[in-house]
Amino acid sequence: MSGGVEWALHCCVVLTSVDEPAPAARLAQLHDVSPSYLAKQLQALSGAGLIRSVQGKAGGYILARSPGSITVLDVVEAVDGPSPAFVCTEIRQRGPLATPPEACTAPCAIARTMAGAEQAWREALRAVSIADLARDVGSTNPGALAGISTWLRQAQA
Amino acid sequence: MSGGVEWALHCCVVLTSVDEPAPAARLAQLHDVSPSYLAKQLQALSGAGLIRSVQGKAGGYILARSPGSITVLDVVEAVDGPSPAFVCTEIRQRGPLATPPEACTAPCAIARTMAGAEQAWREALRAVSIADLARDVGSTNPGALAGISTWLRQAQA
DNA sequence: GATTAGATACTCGGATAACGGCTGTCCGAGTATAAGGGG
DNA sequence: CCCCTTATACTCGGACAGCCGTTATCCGAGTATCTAATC
Repeated sequence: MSGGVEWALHCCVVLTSVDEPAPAARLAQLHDVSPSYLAKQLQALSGAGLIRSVQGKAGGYILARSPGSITVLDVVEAVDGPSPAFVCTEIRQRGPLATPPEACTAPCAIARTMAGAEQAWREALRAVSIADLARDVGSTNPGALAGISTWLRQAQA
Repeated sequence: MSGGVEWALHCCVVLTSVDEPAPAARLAQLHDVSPSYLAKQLQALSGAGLIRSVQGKAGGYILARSPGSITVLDVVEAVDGPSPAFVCTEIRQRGPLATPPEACTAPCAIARTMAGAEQAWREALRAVSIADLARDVGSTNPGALAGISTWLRQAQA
């Protein structure tokens, strides 16, 4: 899995508590990560329609939808790509004892098992929204999001 | 995910129906895949204790345990490695507004969500055994495993 | 015919290159802002 | 005092290298089998 997923999720949580656009460079120095690379992830999120980019001098990124309607799965798929990790090569149709194509209407047992597991993984990620994450952060570390919100609108040191 | 997982699973299903050791080269040409690379995957399975290697002229690989006691998760972890796909970098402890370490006793909400999803994925794979896969293949394509078994002990064309 | 020594051929095992994708970086296009001059 | 033009500085967006993991491959160590000679 791409490591940028973690950055993207944290940025989405931060964007939950700000109303003004937050620049990518500011988010980068907040998390102490590479600004250019974080920009790439934010571009992916913007392309997926999860966040909206505002250009100009006071521009930046804001959430495109309600935090409760953005799931963790949305972010993961936007950054890592929607294609599943396991892809069946249909090797049962290859080799000297290949099974005839007319007997391969349904996916094989291995492909079904893998697909089911990924489906369970996907459902678990779909069940959690960005709002849930923000609520949890606010409960374990009260005032953190508010402090970040005020820090974001301050001029850099 | 590593593509060799599919090969390893198919090989395990094939090994279910043979009592004599099956050489890696024979399994490779049965599935029409690279012999050398398949050997690597089988080595991983052997190192994990799932299959047992028999050396010598009539050597090869056989299942080390009962097919019902080998889960798909065992094979996936043996080939792909046991380390989870998502690793928390603890970026909440970095940057100008880093949360103090004494407040980071428990994993953050993001890490917990990801861990929960991977746990669900893992449980789904643990619920299916190699015996289940073989039974399914035998029902959808009767006689296939028996044919493979006889073909494996024949001399190569 | 049984036994034993040897040669053989086949097996796995680990060490070694080539490719693709993730990681990291850069500069150009575009725009809201701010300043400044004029009415 | 208000408005318009201009310059500015800041933003995103896509195009460009570097590194690590997966893919693919090879040859050497080791052993059960087969052969053949001997008793």
